[in-house]
Amino acid sequence: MLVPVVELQRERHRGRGLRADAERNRERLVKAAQSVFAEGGLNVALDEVATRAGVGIATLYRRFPTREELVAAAFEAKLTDYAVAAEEALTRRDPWDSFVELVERICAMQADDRGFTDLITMSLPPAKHSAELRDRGRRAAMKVIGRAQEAGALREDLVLEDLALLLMANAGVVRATRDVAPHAWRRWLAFMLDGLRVAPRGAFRPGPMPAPPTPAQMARILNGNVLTQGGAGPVHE
Amino acid sequence: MLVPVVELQRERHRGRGLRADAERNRERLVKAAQSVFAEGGLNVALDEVATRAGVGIATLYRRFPTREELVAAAFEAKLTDYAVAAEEALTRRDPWDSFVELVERICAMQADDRGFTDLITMSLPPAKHSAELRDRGRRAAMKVIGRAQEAGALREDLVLEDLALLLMANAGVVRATRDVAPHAWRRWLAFMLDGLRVAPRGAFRPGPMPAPPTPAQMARILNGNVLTQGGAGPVHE
DNA sequence: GGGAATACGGAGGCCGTTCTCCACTTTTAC
DNA sequence: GTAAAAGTGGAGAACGGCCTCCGTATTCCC
Repeated sequence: MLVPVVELQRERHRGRGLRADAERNRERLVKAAQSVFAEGGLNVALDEVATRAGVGIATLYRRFPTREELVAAAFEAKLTDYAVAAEEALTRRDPWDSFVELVERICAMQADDRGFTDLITMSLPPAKHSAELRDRGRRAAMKVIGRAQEAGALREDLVLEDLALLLMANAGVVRATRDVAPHAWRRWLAFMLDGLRVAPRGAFRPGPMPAPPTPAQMARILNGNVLTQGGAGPVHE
Repeated sequence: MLVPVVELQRERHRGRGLRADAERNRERLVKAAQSVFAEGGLNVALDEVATRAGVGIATLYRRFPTREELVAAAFEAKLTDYAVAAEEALTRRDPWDSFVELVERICAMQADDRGFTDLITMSLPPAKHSAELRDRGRRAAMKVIGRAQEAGALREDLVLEDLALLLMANAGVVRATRDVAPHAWRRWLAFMLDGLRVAPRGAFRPGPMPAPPTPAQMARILNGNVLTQGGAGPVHE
């Protein structure tokens, strides 16, 4: 039985089965996308990405049929950084400092990457590594939170979803202030962290503490904020 | 000397010099814009506004040559609400409650009006009333802050610009969560307020307190975030 | 080197939005 | 009632971004 050439050519380069020139172009596209998204957010015209990569627009679409796939590829590296940041934070001695470092590093990542800022409120198509990376980051973040709470430094009622809320808030600050006052978010975050630190307070606030979104709600939030005009947007539909 | 008819017709209705039908259409447009912006944010297609007002698109452009002018007209009422909210907050007995009420009311306004959420990070063309209204709100808000600080309830280092930062943060939370968890912002705000309340803290935070944006910076921030894609856009740049 | 498979790029169609032009209608003042 | 002024709406031009088609070029394997 005749084996088609296509079979023989499988798994050629990097296990992706791409021709050498195709693989080269793919890498260029990802690099271009990283810088373009960082500068202009997730809703930039894809033309720009192709141009900066030095390839035709068709090549971009051939390799990444949807914007989501390109975004996913472009941010795989950042996603790793995220997981690493969470794990590194864990190595700090002081549990509260550990928490602060985690939060500050992610916020800083938002501050110098418009695309990453946008990404915070969106979910990506489940790529091979990305789900695993997210989980790594999630697990480490939960450990950081738990440790800070056990040490009596972080308020007991804080849950992982609150971290997402915090990042959405930071996204709002960063989006508005980045160009003019690129460190404004640090001040805001300082206030915020003071609110998360344990201390004799809370008795002062009237009314009961509102509940955090459930994990299911969070999932729907993320899925609902799909890539469009941005939304930002002010990403809007 | 012949006096042109146009002279005689000046100051006809409401001091705007519009023909009766034109004035009627103007009002319809403003009403339509209010609801359309509230539902879809500041970047909706203007077609939709004209359609909902029951007028042609040309009429919209004739009356409001730029999107900004329409936005300004549509939000004059909300701007009043804002000033009133600040003044009403002042009537509370407890200075801290007064501050909390102010902040919560503005955040709530953001939460149920996408357009208002977008507006927070933008400046409007200086319309007749709006500058005056903004000032009214500003003055009242400063009084609320000052009173709460004198009472020893609000942290001394908080300035008016921090309130803007807070609203930008809330915009971020609200934009992401509105559809799915419309009260998530309240939880976030509770944390935030705990950070603004005076208590034995701050000593715990490493490093100096970052400075707030200067008023001049704030002005540039607002002017820089012009109406575009969003803004969304996630509206951007 | 040669043929098959794979990849390339840009021209061009599509679509939604912005904004203008102009022939027609309504209002106004007298 | 009438003429001038003011206002109207919708067709369509212009624009920008999205995405595909297809003739040409490159790579791969033998």
